[in-house]
Amino acid sequence: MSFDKIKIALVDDHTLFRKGLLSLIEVIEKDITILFEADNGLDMQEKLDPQNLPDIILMDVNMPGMDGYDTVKWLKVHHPNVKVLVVSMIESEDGIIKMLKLGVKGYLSKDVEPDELNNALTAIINKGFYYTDFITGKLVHTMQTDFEEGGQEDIIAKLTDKERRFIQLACSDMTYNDVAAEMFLSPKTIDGYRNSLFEKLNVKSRVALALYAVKHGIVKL
Amino acid sequence: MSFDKIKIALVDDHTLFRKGLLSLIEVIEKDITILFEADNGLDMQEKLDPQNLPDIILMDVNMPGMDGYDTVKWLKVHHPNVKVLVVSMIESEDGIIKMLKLGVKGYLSKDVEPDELNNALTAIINKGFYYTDFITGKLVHTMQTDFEEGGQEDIIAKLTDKERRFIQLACSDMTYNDVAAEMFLSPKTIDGYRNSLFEKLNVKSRVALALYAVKHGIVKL
DNA sequence: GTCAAAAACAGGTTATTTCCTCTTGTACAG
DNA sequence: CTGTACAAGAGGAAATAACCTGTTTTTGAC
Repeated sequence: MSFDKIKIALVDDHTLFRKGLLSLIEVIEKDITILFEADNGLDMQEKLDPQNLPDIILMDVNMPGMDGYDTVKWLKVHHPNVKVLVVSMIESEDGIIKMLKLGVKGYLSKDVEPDELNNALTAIINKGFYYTDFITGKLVHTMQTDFEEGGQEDIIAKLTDKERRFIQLACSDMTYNDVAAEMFLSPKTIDGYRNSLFEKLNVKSRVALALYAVKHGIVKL
Repeated sequence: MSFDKIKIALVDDHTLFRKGLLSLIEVIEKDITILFEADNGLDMQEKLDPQNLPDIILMDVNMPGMDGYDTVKWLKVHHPNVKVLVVSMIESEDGIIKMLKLGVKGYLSKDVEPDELNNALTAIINKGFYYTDFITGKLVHTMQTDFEEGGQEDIIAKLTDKERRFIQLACSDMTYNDVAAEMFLSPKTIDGYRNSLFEKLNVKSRVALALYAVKHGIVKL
């Protein structure tokens, strides 16, 4: 398995980042070959040689043309043995879970230390995967909310009427001050609602809250 | 028609606002009777006397329990001759259109002058409806985007790849600075993208943009 | 009644968003 | 070669959103 050099490909639209990664990899590991680089999923498809497939593909999530999700899906169908290590700046719960469900072998933030990249590559070759504590935490959290408590639906069912109302109003052009007035509550209380809902629903912004609400049918479009 | 007094009911969860409206109506028009007030749609259902239905119901949109949309739907089924005049602080395109499609006879903002309320009531009794230029504008705009140009789908089809990408990224926890970095553009350019998209898609906030994007399939949940 | 938990709310700080007006560069029709 | 048009970007201001740490009030269990 470690007889030949590890064959790697990079798929990321950030040329600078890609080049940087490239030089990093060349420095930290002698027995790695970079097969090719690609701007996005489509570009990757063209450059992928079925006779000489990479062992690991380092892949971004957000890319123009064909993004990481679709690219991984395509790979699962056409080249299921190619392992994917995601390197992304997206760290939203849903985004990570989505990728993990698609079977990626690791998930790194773009700001990790080079050493961690090295560890990740080594681990994936040796163990087949590399999940940081951070990722494991996300996984555990998802498992808990999915099964232990009966899933997201249950969290939603546990929301109070006022929380539900707050979410409805937050999914509009209203400011939180407007929402507070509409609900006869102090803006500071609304502040509390937002913070506790952000935590409960595991989102980090009003936008994410709104999308979550739509996704789970709390608000109808 | 103007033989009897005009019978009116108020449905709004804001007691203060309701009472204020009440006194306004009593002052401005002598031949109006207030049949009842209600906190929300459910409350209204209880207080509605089929033997003595109101001619016009002044209704809020956002209410706990049963909101304006559902209440109007219920009225259309059970008492189709009762006219609804919406008095709301919501002024989003979609919200207004939704109500108009349900057949409400007028749509007033909560901050209009008492005179306009008077005009609206008079118009609804005499002409059957009262649509301000603002509302008419919204209607025209919807008609245009729905039919003249082949609907919203067309506006969406006209979006550039970059605009589409921007929307994708905006539907996340990223800040606009992050988005700018991800797209290799100046934050100020992102500023421009946002502003032009807000206008094109007729939304007024990032939240609304995100919901619009989901609704029209620009981003998948 | 009392204690603990949850809800409502204050004050203050920083980051982000949104809006305006005004350049610059580039492409493209005339 | 010019004018028009549009994308990219600058500068600044004001409104909102987000976060953190406490205090008071309500509520419900014991």
